[in-house]
Amino acid sequence: MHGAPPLPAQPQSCTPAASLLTRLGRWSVRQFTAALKPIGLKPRHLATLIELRNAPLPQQSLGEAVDVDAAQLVGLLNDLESDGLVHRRRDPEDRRRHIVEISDVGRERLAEADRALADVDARLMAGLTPEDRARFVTLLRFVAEHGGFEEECAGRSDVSPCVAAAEEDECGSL
Amino acid sequence: MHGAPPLPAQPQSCTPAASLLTRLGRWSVRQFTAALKPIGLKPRHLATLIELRNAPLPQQSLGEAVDVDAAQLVGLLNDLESDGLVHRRRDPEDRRRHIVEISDVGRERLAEADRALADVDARLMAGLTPEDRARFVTLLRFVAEHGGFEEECAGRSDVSPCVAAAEEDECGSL
DNA sequence: TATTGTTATACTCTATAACTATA
DNA sequence: TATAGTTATAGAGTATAACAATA
Repeated sequence: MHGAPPLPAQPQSCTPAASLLTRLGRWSVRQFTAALKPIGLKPRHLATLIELRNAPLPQQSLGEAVDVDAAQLVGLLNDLESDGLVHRRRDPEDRRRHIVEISDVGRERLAEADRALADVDARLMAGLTPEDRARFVTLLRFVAEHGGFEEECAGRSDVSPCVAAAEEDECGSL
Repeated sequence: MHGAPPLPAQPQSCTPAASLLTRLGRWSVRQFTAALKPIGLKPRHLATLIELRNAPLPQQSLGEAVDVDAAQLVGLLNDLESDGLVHRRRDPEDRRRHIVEISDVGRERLAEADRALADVDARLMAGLTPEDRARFVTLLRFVAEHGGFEEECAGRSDVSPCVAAAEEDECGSL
C-alpha cells in the first residue's frame, strides 16, 4: 500500500455510490419490467399507482412524487385511465387542476404487483442477512428522501439514520 | 395503528429496495450526465473507461463488466477511440477478438471525471454520517456483486457483509 | 401574466436480429 | 458449426417547447 506506484496515486474512481446506483437501478428496471409484464404494468405506471395509494393528487404533485415531468405523466395517466386503474376529475376549487384518484381495480392491480415485486426484492438482496437487508432499505429510503436535490438540500440539517441494528420498523405506514 | 382498517391490511408496497433503486438510479444518471458534460463524457463511456483502468479486456468481457450488450458497446468504443481515450487491437491468439486498452489520455480524462463524480456522491449522501456512508457503499457494492442475476445466484452461498461499523477499507484496490 | 395540463417533436437509450470474419 | 465483433433497425424512455384553458 506504500510502494511508490508509477501512476499518480491511482485516484478515486472506487465505484462510488452514485455509480453503483446507476448500475443497480438499470438492473432493477429490467427486473421490474419483466416481472410486471404478466400483469400489464410498466415500472412507471406502477410507481404512479403507488403514489396514489394513500390519497388522490393533482397531476403536478403526482409528477413530483413519481419523479416524471408533467408531459410524460400525461401519457402514463392515459394508459392507466384507459385500463380503469385511475380516474381524473377536475378540481372544483381550481378548474385548471386534474385530481387523480386510484380506483378499486387499481388497488387490486397494485396488490398483484406487490407480490411480483417482492420476488424481485428477494433476488436483489438474496445474499444479505435480514439485518443487512433492513439496513440497506433504511439507507436507501433515507438517501431517496434527503439526498442531493440541489436547493432542497441547502438549508437542510436532517440527521443520518445511523443504522445501528436497523430496527424492525420496516413497513411502518409507507 | 390497530383500529380495524377498511382495506385488506394495506399490503406491502412499502417502497422496497428495487423500487428505490430504480428511482435513485435515474437520479444518479441525470446527475452524472450533467456533471460529465463539461469534460465530454457520458455515464456509459465513463463506466467503460473505469473497467479498463486495471487491465485491457476483450470486448466481450468488457461488455459484461459494464453491463451493456456487445452491440451498444461498439458505439461506445467508437466514441472513445475517436477521442483517443482507448485503443482497439486484435488479439494475436484469436484474431476474432479485439483487445481494448485505455490510453494515457484516457487515464487523464478518468481523473477529471473522478473529481466531478466525487461531487455528485457528496450531494447524494449529504445527509449521512461518515459511518452510514461507508455502510451504504459497502452494501451497494455487495448487492451489485452478488445480487440477483438468476442462475448465477442459484448455487451461491456468499456471506452477507453484516456491516457492523463499516471498516475503513473503502477504496481498497478497486 | 402565470399556472395546469396537453400535444408535438426530437433525442437518447435499449433490445433484437442479421451480417462478417475468424475459429 | 460456433464465436467475436459489427451493422441496422425498431422500440421505449426522456427532455423540450409550444399550445389551450383557467386563474
